[in-house]
Amino acid sequence: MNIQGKELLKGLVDRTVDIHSTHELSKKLQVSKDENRPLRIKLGADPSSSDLHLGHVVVLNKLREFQDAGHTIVFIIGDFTGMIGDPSGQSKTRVSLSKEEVEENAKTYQEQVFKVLNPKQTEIRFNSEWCGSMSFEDVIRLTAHCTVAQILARDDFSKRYTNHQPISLVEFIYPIVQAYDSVMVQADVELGGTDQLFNLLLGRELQKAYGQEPQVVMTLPLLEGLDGIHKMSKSLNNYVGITESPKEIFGKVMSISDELIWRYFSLILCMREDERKEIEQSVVSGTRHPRDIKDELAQNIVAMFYSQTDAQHASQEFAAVFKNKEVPEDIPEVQMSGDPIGILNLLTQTHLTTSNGEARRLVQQGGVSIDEQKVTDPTFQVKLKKGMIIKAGKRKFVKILLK
RNA sequence: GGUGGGGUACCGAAGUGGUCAACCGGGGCAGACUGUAAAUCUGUUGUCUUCGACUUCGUAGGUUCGAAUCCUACCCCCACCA
Repeated sequence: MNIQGKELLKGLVDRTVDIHSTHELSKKLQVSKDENRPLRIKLGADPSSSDLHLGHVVVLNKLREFQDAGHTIVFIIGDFTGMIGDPSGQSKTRVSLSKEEVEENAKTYQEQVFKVLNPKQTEIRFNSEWCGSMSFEDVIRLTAHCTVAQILARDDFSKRYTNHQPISLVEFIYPIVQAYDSVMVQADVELGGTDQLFNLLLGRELQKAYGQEPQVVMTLPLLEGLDGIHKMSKSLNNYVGITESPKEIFGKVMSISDELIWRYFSLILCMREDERKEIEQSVVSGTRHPRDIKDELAQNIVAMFYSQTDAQHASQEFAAVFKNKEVPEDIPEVQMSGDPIGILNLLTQTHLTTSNGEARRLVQQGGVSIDEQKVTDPTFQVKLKKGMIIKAGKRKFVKILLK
């Protein structure tokens, strides 16, 4: 392999956790070059939710690198499997989605992945295309390729089994279906998070069974969410959605813990390690402030999905509201009649709180102010004025308009 | 088919006749502090017309002055052995 090829391989391998195997990847790249045929890089997505978040971006970034090297991404939307509902992920059975919901999610998915991927080098496929028409006999033949022992080899399965925890049969079959997708699209490489390792490897087995050259499997780290502990996911509500507003994205990124900053630099912004180490060093030595680094990180992330201008704007707004404690620019306006109203009812009617009980607590704890004047008496009667600004907590505001 | 375990507030988990609107942990919210919506500390976390009232502990009934706690029926979940 020439120098250029080695450089490419090195770049592609960067940030990955597992590769099966680097040797095979190198070979495939070479063949691809020799035959002038782009590799088919597969990524599967379960359309159980409609929002992609930064956790997905980690993998999308890597796919983009493959595209930049001239290869084709096969993005599989698991619309068929999504309807069944993958109950994996420990404890809870996921709710199955209706056909309409899946279609709706699938649609927004496509728009979102193209915020990172190049549409021209992307092939979008739905697995209902081949799964939907399978007969029961086909399914039985497919499952015959796998043994229970193979499936039980998966770490979380064996753990749950020995702990007498339930494992649904669907969970057994799910990876098989995913693996079958690889066969159907003749994937050369498949990417996924580290939690997907088993499923991806099963794709190799199945491809061999169907007489195909096995795909190369690459896993990428799971990005920790805003809590800094669990992987980013919508169900844990620790995610940053890529369709969220610049303000929202910026704020959420600013709330990650200091230790986590570096993971984001590396996995989301794909910053080179030496460059990152340099910044890290500047923080350790005290020449740069963690807050400013985080501001830079947040701006860069916003700019990935919006523009540089939006990013700067979000940063300024954030500083104004949280550093200088100013009122944000655009706040919700609520129409009210001019009658005097108790503070508790006012908070609830303007949806700043969901119940008077909650409003009462908020007032008693000193979290409420009207035009910068703190209100601590729950029986306080408010004479409404046009343009009055009610603040509940640190970041909930409402402007009053009179009818 | 049999045996055993279990269903409690957003989640996890105590409570086995009155002092239970229900210990505790997580999460959420707020306050203080700060460098931020980090970290830390403190408070708070069913509803309402809040020194009081009302609804809540799988569902429906019953016993009792009084039940999340006892009884009856039913529904649901799980593991194990067949």
